[in-house]
Amino acid sequence: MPTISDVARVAGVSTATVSRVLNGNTEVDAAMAARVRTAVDQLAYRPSRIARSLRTRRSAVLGLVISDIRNPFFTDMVRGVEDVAFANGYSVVLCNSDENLGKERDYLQLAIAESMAGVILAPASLDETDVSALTGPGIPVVTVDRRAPDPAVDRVLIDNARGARLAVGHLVDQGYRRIACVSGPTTISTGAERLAGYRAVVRSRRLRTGAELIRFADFHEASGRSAMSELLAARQDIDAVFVANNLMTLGALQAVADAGLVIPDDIAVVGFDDMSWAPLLRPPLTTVAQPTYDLGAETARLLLDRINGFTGPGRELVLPPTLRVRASSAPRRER
Amino acid sequence: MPTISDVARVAGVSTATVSRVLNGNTEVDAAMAARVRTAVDQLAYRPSRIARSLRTRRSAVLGLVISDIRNPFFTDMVRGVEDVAFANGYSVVLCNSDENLGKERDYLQLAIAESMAGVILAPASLDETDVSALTGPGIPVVTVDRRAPDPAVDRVLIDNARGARLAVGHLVDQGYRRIACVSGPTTISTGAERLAGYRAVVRSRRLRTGAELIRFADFHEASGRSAMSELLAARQDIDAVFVANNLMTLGALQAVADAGLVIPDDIAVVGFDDMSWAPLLRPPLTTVAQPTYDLGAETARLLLDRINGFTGPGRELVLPPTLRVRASSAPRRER
DNA sequence: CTGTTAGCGCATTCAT
DNA sequence: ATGAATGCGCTAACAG
Repeated sequence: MPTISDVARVAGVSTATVSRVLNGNTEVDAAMAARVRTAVDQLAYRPSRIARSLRTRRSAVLGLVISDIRNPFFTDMVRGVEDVAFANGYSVVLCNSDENLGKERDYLQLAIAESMAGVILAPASLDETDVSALTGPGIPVVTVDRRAPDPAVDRVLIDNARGARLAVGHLVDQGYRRIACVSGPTTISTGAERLAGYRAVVRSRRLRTGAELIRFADFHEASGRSAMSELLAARQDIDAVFVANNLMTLGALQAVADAGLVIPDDIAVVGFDDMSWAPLLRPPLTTVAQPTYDLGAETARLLLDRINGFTGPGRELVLPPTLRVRASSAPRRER
Repeated sequence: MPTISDVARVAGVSTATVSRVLNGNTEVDAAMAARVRTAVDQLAYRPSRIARSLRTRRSAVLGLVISDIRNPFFTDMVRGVEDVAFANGYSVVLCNSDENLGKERDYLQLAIAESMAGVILAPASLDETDVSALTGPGIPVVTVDRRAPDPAVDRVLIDNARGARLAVGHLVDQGYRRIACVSGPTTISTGAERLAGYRAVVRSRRLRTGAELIRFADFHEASGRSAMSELLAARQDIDAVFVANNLMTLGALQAVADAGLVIPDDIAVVGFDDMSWAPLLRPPLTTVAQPTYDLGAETARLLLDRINGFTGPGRELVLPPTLRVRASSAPRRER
């Protein structure tokens, strides 16, 4: 592994000059610069990002803390973050918090120990996530997909309440009246906002209401399945359901199948998060699609802004969801 | 950000002693060690991983180069890698090569510049991927899921030929005889091996053969769809199809739907890679399931072995796939 | 415009 | 068993 000194020796200049050529900050005589570049090529020299980081107190690494990479919602988003990050010379370290505040805290500490340039975080909790450990040492943070307590941090969100209103409003328009909801945890902002959207439509359209129409699950498949089973067992008369995320929808569909019900004749279904396979289900699934790739890409841009010195109050970028109407919410037919 | 000197001052010892306590290599007097630990807690000191890396010439970061994080096959695998890595104090930097040898090379260079402890690579090409840039500077490499040219590198693979034989043999057992194949690129070992498995069964069971029964695609959805459309257009008489990966299967199912055919009555389908939603398709999809999480976890273990000094010839770990029989390959009925 | 020099924070000799 | 001193490779003052 050649070092900057090797390059300097071969090019017949000082290490400072090599550094200047490589970083292009100050002007260097063209002939000298050419000699340096030749030496760099000849030795196949690559600057040590470690040494550079130690010196500049800032590494070209971004931390990306999400709840679980196995949730397909996050993968497009991760890809958006990565593409923008790598295009700007940054690498991305991926961390799964498993919705666990302890793990989340450990990863934020890791960001400090690694002197990461910045961190993108999908907070595990709406009010308990604490990013002060990072903002103290001056490591910029942007939250993605979910809100955190600190209004000073930039955030990129989906308009979840609107998405939920689109979904439930659509069900009403299609003739459904007894609409249940499989909600996520309200300790996570997406869970709280989607439930709020559901409730808003229930109220404004004067639908049947009541706690027995709502079940809470943890955004995973298994709990979505049992929540749906409970709904079906408790209320034979529900005619539609809004499920607040992708994995729970998977579980809910299984519960519907377990109960021997037919979609949409016995019960209509709308899920949050579109998936590539949603059109292939029988019947094809109506969903609220989120601009996941852009969500990640925009978040990375806001973070790079901060890394590059932007200061100012916390910014909030809200991206719109879209309703994708398919046959699982076909107009209600009298039975 | 406190440094090791701050800790040393507070504890009234030298920095060398602090370092020794933190790394636990040599024996330190118990009382002194206690003083150090108290100071560490008091200052909330976290060693700089950057400085440590510069000094030891080895960072606690693993590179993970795959083709695309959006392919659900990789996400479970990534999770397996991460869990093992983090449990051993390593972080994971994720890189998408997009099956592009240029990007792959860039990321391997990044591993050098970052002095990464090791790299896990799903090679973009069976014979053109070149890891010598890493093995030169002594950075261990393990390939995952796919083979690379260098027999000296450890590798963890799925028995793809066996998986394909399970799939196609099952179709034969169910009564299908004119079995087509949507194959992946044979420049990637998984593509080549799955096609070989298909051909082995075609030969041994004396099925109809011929180039018109095989179409090549690039492991993505769009090309899988057009490949399947071509097969259906060219041969009205095929009664089953084996599709060599998950995304192409998604495309193939769309093509079948486009053609107005019914599965399995008009055509039976078996795909490679099980997905959580495969049972929810109508009809549920028969697949070859791969132990993806273990694939990643085992790969990380082999890599850590190397990082911890294991030397020896290239090892090969081959994990078994499993056939998950569902209704898309129900016994053939005469028409 | 270029070279000399110092030091980022740590682990590791070499003395003691 | 402990401390003093050194240097990993690089960038940023500063001097020239």
